[in-house]
Amino acid sequence: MAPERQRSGVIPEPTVARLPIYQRIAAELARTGQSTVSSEQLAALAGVTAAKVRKDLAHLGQLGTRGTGYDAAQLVRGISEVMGVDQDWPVVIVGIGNLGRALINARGFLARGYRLVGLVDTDPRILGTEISGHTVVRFDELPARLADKVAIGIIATPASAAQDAADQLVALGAGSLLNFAPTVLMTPPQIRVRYVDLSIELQVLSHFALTDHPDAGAMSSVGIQPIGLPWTPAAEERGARS
Amino acid sequence: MAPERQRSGVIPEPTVARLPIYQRIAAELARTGQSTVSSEQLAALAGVTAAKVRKDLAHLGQLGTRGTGYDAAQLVRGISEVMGVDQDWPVVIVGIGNLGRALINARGFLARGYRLVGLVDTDPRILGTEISGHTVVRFDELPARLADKVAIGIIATPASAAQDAADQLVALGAGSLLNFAPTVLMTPPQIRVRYVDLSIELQVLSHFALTDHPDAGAMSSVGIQPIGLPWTPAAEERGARS
DNA sequence: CAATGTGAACAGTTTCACAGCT
DNA sequence: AGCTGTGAAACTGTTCACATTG
Repeated sequence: MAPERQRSGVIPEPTVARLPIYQRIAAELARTGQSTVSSEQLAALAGVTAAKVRKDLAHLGQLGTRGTGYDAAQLVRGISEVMGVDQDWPVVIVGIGNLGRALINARGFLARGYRLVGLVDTDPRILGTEISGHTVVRFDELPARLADKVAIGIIATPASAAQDAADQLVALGAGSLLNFAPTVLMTPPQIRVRYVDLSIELQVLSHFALTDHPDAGAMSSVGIQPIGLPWTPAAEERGARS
Repeated sequence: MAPERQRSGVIPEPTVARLPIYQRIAAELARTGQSTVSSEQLAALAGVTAAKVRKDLAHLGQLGTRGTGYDAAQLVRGISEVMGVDQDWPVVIVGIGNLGRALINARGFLARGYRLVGLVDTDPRILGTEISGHTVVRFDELPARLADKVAIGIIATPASAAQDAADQLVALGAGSLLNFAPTVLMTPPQIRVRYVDLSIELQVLSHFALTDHPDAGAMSSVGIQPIGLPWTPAAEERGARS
């Protein structure tokens, strides 16, 4: 029945978070002319173990060839497919401060399937401003400008405005929220919420620095943990690029 | 011997990532005059289960009182202590684009123990600019301006510059790195690296939206998962604050 | 014979249920 | 009676080792 791909059961969250990393690496290798990758090489470049790479990729179906490795281009396609990057995801960003702008401008963030359809703020100084082809409006002006339902809402407001933003986004049909504000959101259970709390990241780092915890080099969301990798002992020439 | 606190073994990473959330809630409750909190209430506000709250807090030692709950103020102090927020953590930010500025300005990010000591970039247009009391300089000018070793380096550069930034930060003594660039860093094994990859967050959301995965409402780094909480069915009055 | 795919052992977290204080 | 602290059970994810395949 099914065309082939997508093995069967659900893919564990840590695996889902690692797949985009493998994809990025595979894409880069393909770009530089390497057509096949081994789990070993992928592991070294992603900072994980080879066994983990194989278990992770096995969730995509029989993607590799024994004795040879994985086809880089096919890997990229396969991962795009399970991540849903091929679909169309209308995105609204609420809160056009520095963080909101960073998200709008970051290369690779609003790429491929993630289509910006609205920018919301309340600061009179930036209302009406045009950014990246979109005019910043208040929430009540947004519906008139939207052709489709919102799929993903990004909350880049101060904590005090986050819950309201979430309510409005849900009302606009957003089924998924990405919240950068340091607050826990109250949402109906069917809404997927993902939190990125920058101050927590710092605190986790300082905690592990304090306790000198050996496995502290863990990933935030991605679950990666670059273990003692080939490290060039501090580049010779010191011309800081930023 | 030991004054009391800090039970014994290491605190599991998921717990460490949740502690700041409990702290925020406890601080807010204390501020509004509530002196004690139950694990139940904390759980409801943090979007986790009460059992998890108790297990988590048990790592801080005997902090609660049976039959009563936890003392809010004491909770705040206890968590500050294990997170290392009381210590002094000199921070350098590399990459003063929108993201870097967002981090500099975000309330609650560079608070308490996290002390900004340097801003690095290479763009001639912003070199020499004064932001938040710090002049943006190139890496080679930084050592002359630093009184202390760097503890935490924040990488907010494009991916192409991230590895170089990491090398330089390590050379300046940074033992912990927070990397926002979409790259895996090669660092000596004793360096703690934490990754926040914004594009991965979006992809994880779309994947779970696609597969309609029931427990998709997971936290990025924090491991929180707000489960069907008391949800006010979309605020009545629609005045979007951003 | 190199490298994947995977069952089985292992490790780490969460949940449960209740003993133990206050 | 109420609520914490915690062993034990359940669950989830990782590592290991190797059978399997091209």
